[in-house]
Amino acid sequence: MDEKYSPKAIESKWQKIWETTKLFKVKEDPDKEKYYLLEMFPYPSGKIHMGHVRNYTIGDVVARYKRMRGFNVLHPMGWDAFGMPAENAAIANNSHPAKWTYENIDTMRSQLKSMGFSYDWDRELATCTPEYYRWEQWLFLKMYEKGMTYRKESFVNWCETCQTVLANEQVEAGMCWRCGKQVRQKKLSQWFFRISDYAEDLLIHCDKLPGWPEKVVTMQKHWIGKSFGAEIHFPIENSDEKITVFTTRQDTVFGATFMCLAPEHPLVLTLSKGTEQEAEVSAFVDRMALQDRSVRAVESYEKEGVFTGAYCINPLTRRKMPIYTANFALMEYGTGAVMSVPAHDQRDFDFAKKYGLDIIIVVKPSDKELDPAAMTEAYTDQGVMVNSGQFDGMDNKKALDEIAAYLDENNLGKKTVNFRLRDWGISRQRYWGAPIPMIHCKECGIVPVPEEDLPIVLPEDANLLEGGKSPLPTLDYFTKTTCPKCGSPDARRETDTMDTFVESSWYYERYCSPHYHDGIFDKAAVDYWMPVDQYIGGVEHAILHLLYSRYYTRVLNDLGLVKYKEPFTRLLTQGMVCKETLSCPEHGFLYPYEAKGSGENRQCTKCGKPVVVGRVEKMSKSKNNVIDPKTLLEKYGADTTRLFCLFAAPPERDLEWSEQGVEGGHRFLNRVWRLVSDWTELTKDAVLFNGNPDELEGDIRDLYKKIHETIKKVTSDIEDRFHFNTAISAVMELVNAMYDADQQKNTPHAPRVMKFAMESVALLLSPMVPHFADELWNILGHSGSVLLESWPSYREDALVKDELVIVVQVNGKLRGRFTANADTDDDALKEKALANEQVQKFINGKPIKKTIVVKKKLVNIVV
RNA sequence: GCCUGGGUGGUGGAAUAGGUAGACACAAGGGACUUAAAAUCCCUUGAUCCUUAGUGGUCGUGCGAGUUCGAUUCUCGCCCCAGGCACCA
Repeated sequence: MDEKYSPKAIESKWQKIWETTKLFKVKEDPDKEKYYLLEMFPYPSGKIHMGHVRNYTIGDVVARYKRMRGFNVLHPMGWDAFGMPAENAAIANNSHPAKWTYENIDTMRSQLKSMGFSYDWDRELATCTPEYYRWEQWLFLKMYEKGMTYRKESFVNWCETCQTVLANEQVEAGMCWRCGKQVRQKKLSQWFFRISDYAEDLLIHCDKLPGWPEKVVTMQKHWIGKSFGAEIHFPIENSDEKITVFTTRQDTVFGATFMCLAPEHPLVLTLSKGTEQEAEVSAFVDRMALQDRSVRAVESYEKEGVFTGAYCINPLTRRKMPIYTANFALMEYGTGAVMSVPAHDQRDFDFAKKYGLDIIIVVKPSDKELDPAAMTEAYTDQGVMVNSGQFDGMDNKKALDEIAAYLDENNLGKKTVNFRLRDWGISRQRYWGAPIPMIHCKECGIVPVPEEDLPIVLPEDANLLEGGKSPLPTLDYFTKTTCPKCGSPDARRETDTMDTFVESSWYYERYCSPHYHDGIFDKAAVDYWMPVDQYIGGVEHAILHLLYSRYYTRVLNDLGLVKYKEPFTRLLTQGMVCKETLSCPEHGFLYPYEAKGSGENRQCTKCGKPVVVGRVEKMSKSKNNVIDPKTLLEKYGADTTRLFCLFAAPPERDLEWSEQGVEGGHRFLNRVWRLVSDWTELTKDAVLFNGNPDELEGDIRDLYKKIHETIKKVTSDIEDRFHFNTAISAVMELVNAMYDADQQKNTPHAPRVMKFAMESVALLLSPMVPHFADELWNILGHSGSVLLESWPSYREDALVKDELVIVVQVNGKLRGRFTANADTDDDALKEKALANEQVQKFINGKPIKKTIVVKKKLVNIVV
């Protein structure tokens, strides 16, 4: 055995062996229990970052552990390969998104391989390949047949200069991120998935996801946003039309004194037409259309609006209510119209005060009167109904039901529920995505592409246009087609591509049979592997990706393609990888090498000013606080990098980067290496001891017991809690104990027990540091990978403590301790406790009121 | 504002069922080895008090109360930090 631990040689050696022996390849095996472990697949952005390293290390530990526990483990990896960054990079480098993407995939694949992750690489997939997205298109057609997808007009961020649609994050303070010009809201016809049909089902099942973090479940519930209320119809004066509002406060309908419509509401322009308000209203609507959504969401956003010139009638009071259009009314929620009750809603109150509108109290607290003129804020608490006709005197909570019933009986409205969740707009006016398989025919309208014509291949020879505009609409050979229904040559292909969240909503099913040609997936394979037993990824996907995936699974279920409704049985959201930021008042964020000196007195290398040590924040290129895993791999190797990620914090918490911490991890591996190196000669011919502890004595007996305790501890830490940090610290304790056993080298059983200890360490560490463990395993006289071994088990008889330390308390305060045999009875313990000198001092002759004995732990004497 | 986490030594963290607070590691200090350094190994390390230096006293898990023989752990009220949602009618 080499004196020195050299990770580079060991890691490349084992990675080669794993690859050539196809160690990680799996197939369905009905005789074995399956375990599907999935980590969120990466976007191929260039190279892997610490977030990936952490995510995939956690997953790999579980995958390897489960495999050693005898499960048939599916552990795949692939690429979420469509998306905008590829287009941006292509424009920046005058290249092509496909070239950029595939090059990145090659780089990142080799980086992941150098981390030693146990992926079945034969299942690798990239969502940008026609083999993948053809099934996405196929599914789109199935959904279209069932009416699960539809087309409607909706607003997008549009940059006139660049002639392109912008994602929300590409809009900076209302301006285009690339050209800096004003972004406006443009109405476009787009494709939608009817996710809102599943709102109720998605919500109900939120409570049937016990393996999910509560945080994620509540975020989803909140996003779905079910609220109970009523729809109420308000007839428009001098018209047959009516405005329908959604409200959760139908108890306050008697206090509704005006109406607010969202600026985008179709009635706004119709109602003001021909009135003297027309010019003002249309100016306001135009101004709102130009306003960026993020500006509108700011807390201090001033409520404003314009009178439309029209009135509607309160159906219960017959009161004439002016109709306004107001910036705080949202077209996307409810019906886009709000019945305004200034007395009992803060926004309506602010608005009424600003424009001098009437305030009528309809709910009052039981103990005092309210005066509309004197109020400084709306009264939103519960109370007693007033000014509400036959409902006066009623508790307002009761009135909620009563008024809803009344509205229903008189056809003035009805009780209803409303969801915040809106249908999923999947159209992207982008190039680098899966084409939507539809055809627009002048004669027949929208016609689906016939199944046998799939895939509609994204032309990869297209070049991106100035400003990121999609070239698809300009490519005649792509767009020109004949109508499959009427045969007209005057048909045009849909040029929108699908949202990339669609690809990530079913990739885990495709992994089950990634090369299957006869369908979206091999049903038998999916039936065997799915659902995913453990999913691991960043909390940033807590809402959209996970909700879309849950929705898509329901679609597959309704289409009879899968048997389950929920794709992920257990979910772990790992914390972020963070590091302190360094900045200079003049030069902004600094790289660590731009700060000279140490500790408190660092200076900027550019200007000499003192460096400000900022908060510990998520690693981000813009903050110059990233660590490239590549440098870690070169300096310490994959095993140390993995070990640090696991040891520094439990997985769900944020991990703070620490160079010293990495070194500590490296030191530990060296320490184990030296220990094994010291003992190999002595233990070479020894017969491993794994018997009853009673055959041993003294320190060796203690060490032997410690091994079994460690096996138990590590097993439960991984199995029950995923707390790898404490699992590692348990092994560290064992290694420390093994060093202490050095003096025992010459005792008869020492080499035999030590051999057992070393093998246990190799087995227990193997999920975390697999190359290191495999090398040790072979040094210890075995062959092949530890992954093929069974996870070690512990002997119950080795866990029995010979002697227990019993703590003695007086009035709950620790006063002494003594050792006792495990089978000492309560009375004897009591006696021994009282005999303690220190204890006697604190009892000090006072009468003993009570004595509490907790078996095997403590005696508490109450005086 | 609402929701979800979290607050423990100089630092990351541990304490899994209310029962020895601070495991394990980092950092720091001291020592050994060495011509020297690195590496390694050993010791000390929450604060504080003491004519008894101990198997010692007191305080100590964000703050204040409560339940209990006993609370980092449970209950109530508050403060602070992080993340998410947010004009949702």
